[in-house]
Amino acid sequence: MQQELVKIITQAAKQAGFSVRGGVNVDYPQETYGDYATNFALQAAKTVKLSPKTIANNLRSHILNLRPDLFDKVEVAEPGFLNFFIAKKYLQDQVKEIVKQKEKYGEIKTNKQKINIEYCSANPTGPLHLGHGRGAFWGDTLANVFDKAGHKTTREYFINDYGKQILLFGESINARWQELLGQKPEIKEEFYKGEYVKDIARELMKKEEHAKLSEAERIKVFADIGLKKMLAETKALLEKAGVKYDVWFSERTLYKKDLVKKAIELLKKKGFTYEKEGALWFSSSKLGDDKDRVLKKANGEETYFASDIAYHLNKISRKYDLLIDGWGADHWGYKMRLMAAAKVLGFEEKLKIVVGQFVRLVENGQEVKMSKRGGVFFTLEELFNEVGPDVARFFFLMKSVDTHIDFNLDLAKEQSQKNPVYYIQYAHARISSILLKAGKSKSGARLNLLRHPSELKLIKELLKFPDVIEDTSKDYQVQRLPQYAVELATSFHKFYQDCQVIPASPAGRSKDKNLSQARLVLTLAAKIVLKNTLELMGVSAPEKM
RNA sequence: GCCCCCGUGGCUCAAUUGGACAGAGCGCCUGGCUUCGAACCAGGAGAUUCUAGGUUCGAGUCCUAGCGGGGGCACCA
Repeated sequence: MQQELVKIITQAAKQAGFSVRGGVNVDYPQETYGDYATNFALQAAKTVKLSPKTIANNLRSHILNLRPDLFDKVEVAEPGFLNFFIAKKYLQDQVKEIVKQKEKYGEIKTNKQKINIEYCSANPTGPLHLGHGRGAFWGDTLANVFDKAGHKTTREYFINDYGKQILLFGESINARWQELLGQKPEIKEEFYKGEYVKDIARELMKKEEHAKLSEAERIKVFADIGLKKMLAETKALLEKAGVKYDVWFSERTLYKKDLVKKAIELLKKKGFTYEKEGALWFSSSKLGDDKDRVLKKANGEETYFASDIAYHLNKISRKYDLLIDGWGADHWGYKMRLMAAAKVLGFEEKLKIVVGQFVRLVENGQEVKMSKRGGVFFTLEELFNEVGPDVARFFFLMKSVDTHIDFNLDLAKEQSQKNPVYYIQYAHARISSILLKAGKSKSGARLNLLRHPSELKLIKELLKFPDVIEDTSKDYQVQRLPQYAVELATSFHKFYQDCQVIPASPAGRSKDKNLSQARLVLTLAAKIVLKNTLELMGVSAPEKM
């Protein structure tokens, strides 16, 4: 609806001779002002030498000329807003349209893009924690929105299965394994120390052949086994939470195909590298980064940064129009250097990096430091065990990735029963129950009987859904979805309270029957949109609860 | 020290990207089931949007300075 209004206003502005710079803005004002509003006249007044009200009045007559059918009225308000009241007839007709489109409702016509979105991508050396959950839910939901917006989306997970930390992981397991054999190995400061490391070691005790290997070989074998196990657990957990992936991309393949070397060569050719103290450096400071970065260490190994450049070049070679990276808070400082590389290699415009903020775990008013190596942390799996995936997903999705979250576990447990997700699911279950009771509805309902304020409010809410998709696919602010879901549920609950859907007495008059039929169609439309919204968020839509 | 992010009722978060009276949930107070699901609805109390300046028709949002919290400043990933 917003988009349609934008088009109409744009056209009217052209007819009236106003230039449309920076686009037309349509928003939802307070109810008393109207259903939609535009500040176009206020904006235009900056360049045109006319008062905002004059512009608004002029625009208004052109709009009414273009679409007399669409509005009950269009008002000019101080200091120059233009407020739109949508015609009842139009609203009533839209209900039929929603029911017709069913699960396809909300799909919008956009310039179809091929999008790659990478999210979560936790190191495979430990279990997922809350921050990973936040990233995973955000990415998965955003990918759902992209699909709905008509884009071709690839969901990707980058597996850091190469480099020093893998060996460190193997050493950590090996040390625990030796402990179990009664030896007293050195537990180094930098080792991974969580219980899960001991669990892996314990499992390895079952096979005796490991004792025959040399220590170096054993560490490699253990690292591989540990890695596979952690990865399998990660996959299982994400699947349980409904987080989907199309591609699991292994860092090792970049080395196998020599892509890291090639990436470095490319940077050399562009003239943005130099050698210093035996290492190869990238002049990222010339491109906005704080300092230059090492691509190849003095010992001949490539850095993670180098392989990450190779990874992004690989994505570009797969012909995406847009690459989105969803990163954890600890990657803030890393953003500039990758953008610097993107500038040199010509994909700056295509790369969007979104860095989420920290999730702090708070217990008894004290922060609990989460660290894989320290071994103290609360895992995503534990959260699922406490509150279930639906509540967990909703809880994180509600919040903008820009805000720090103080996660209080006791409060989360206590409040999970009061979580707004149940409010929405309850609306869906209520609807399901009504539709079940009403039985099969007949076609040809007289939707022009829908006139009650609560009915019209509900319809208007339903019409916002495509706007939610449109906006979110552009600005990635997924918290809009849970917010919308709550508003929609509220509108339905209110409608339910005010408007009896199924007549109280079975022998009602035909007038009541017609109204009931119309309300049933509206109820069905509400169910469709509510379910659509829940599906985008990856939250279940129960028929009963 | 330098760079980045955040600061909104008691608590957890929104605010359509510069719009109209700052909105929800939780908690607190009051009312509503002999009719379709009360996990609901209606009403109430509770805000100097960290502080001080500035920009303009208009600021929670932009600029400057300060205060508070977090993160980053590796030849780790």
